[in-house]
Amino acid sequence: MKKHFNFIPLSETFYEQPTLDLAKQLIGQILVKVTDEGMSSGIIVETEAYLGEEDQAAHSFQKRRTKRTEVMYNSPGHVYVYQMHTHHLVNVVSGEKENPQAVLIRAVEPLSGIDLMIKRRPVEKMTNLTSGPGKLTKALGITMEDYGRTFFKPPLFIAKGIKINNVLEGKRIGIDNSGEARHYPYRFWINDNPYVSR
DNA sequence: TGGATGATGGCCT
DNA sequence: GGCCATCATCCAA
Repeated sequence: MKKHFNFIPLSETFYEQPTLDLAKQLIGQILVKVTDEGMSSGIIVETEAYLGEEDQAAHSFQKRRTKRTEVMYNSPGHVYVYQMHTHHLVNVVSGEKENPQAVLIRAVEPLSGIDLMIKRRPVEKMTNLTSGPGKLTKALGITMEDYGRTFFKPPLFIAKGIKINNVLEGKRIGIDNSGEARHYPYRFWINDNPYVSR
């Protein structure tokens, strides 16, 4: 008997908070994707905040408003997906309209639809299934099709999860060419969770 | 129009 | 630790 989950999407107002707070509050919530193949989901265990025009590591640094970053200028709760090398990465748009901030979802812990996730991304070890920003999008089936949507309802949404107390913070990963910004403590993760990317 | 550039991941030594 | 696949995007010219 499969465990049944009744996911309740977080409301629009949840996203109306400062980006660093949002990045922290997203830890423990549930990322859900529905496709023709079925539903799959995971608990968010690692995020990173990107603070827009003032943050050299952000794609929207210094009003870099382009086709790719356009959705970052939209209201909070929109979906920002982009391709990195051979992978897709998913962000939650934050900051009020015209303030291009975002939270990158770096890792999730598989929760439901795990068979489907493994089918999309065959792995030997479970801990390798969704322990990275490019891994989780492939496992959950998140693609450029999701660009510009919102996280308020299916097919892609974030549902109310569990309260996490032991959230740690530290430097972001993979942004060594971003000057001083590479030292900012804008990364959040659950202490000792095996699905955190590193 | 073309060269440089990645918010990565997998494989190698 | 290092190498590189592979491609959308960006920007100089």
